[in-house]
Amino acid sequence: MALSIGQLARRADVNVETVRYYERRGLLPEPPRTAAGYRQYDPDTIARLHFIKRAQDLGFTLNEVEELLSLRVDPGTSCEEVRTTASRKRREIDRKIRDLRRMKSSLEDLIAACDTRRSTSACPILEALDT
Amino acid sequence: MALSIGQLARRADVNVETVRYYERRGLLPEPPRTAAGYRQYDPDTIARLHFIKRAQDLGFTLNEVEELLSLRVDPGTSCEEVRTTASRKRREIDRKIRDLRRMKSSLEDLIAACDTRRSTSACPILEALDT
DNA sequence: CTTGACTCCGTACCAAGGTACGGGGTTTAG
DNA sequence: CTAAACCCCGTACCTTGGTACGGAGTCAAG
Repeated sequence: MALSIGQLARRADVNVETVRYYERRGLLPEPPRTAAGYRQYDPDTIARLHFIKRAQDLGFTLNEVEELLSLRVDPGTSCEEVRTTASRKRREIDRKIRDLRRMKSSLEDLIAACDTRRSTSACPILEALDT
Repeated sequence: MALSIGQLARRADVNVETVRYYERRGLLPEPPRTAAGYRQYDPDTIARLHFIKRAQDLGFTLNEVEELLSLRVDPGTSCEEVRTTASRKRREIDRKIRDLRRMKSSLEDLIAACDTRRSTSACPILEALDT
């Protein structure tokens, strides 16, 4: 069952205008239309929108999201190209994970200090991402 | 040895105007000045700028960065308040880590598929963050 | 067969996060 | 002592990622 743009937007929790904007940006493929010109979306598009929103939350720009979404092994993209981009992104992600883990551990120290009413250094979390 | 705004900016790899902007936003404390009114920065400020840039890269807004930087156990903030904010941030970070791990694993599958010249599903990474 | 909710499209506007400009004073190397 | 390189400040401008507006067509319920 196909979705109208309004139904899609509600179910993906984004604005209708955002859907149109993503289409213009090339993040969403142009969907088929009804005779009257209304967009008809496959329900999979909900997941695509969730992915975009989540990736943004993880610090990727829309250009990067586009790059991630276009990564696949298919005729039309050289394997080398896919490998290169995917590996680069993987390293970037590794670094994000490492830094988030450090921040998390700082926050845990802070929570612990709080529980025992110990005072901590001037700005404990700052050291998390140092160097 | 104190740094001028230009030296600080160069060493933290940001624009001079960005430093002034962060000061206006309250992300950097107002530094002491020379007799002529020139800002004099403690070298620690470099780390603070690195932290800000990195946290942005991890998907935090400047408002969130400000919140993170102000987290500490000291007289002036109630322990309960610090605990609450720190815990909330920790959960948020956990979720980010989880999703990044999924994306990473998708990318690894993709790289492996590429190596063996197998074709993968239409958009393999999309499934990474699915529900 | 009309009224309200939806959709179309183009264009204008908005918020966040900077970045540039420009007229002035300062510092420092030659 | 002067030219290059900094710094001051206020204000204007820019990019990214949306959001809103508004006139026109569509569709479903009553």
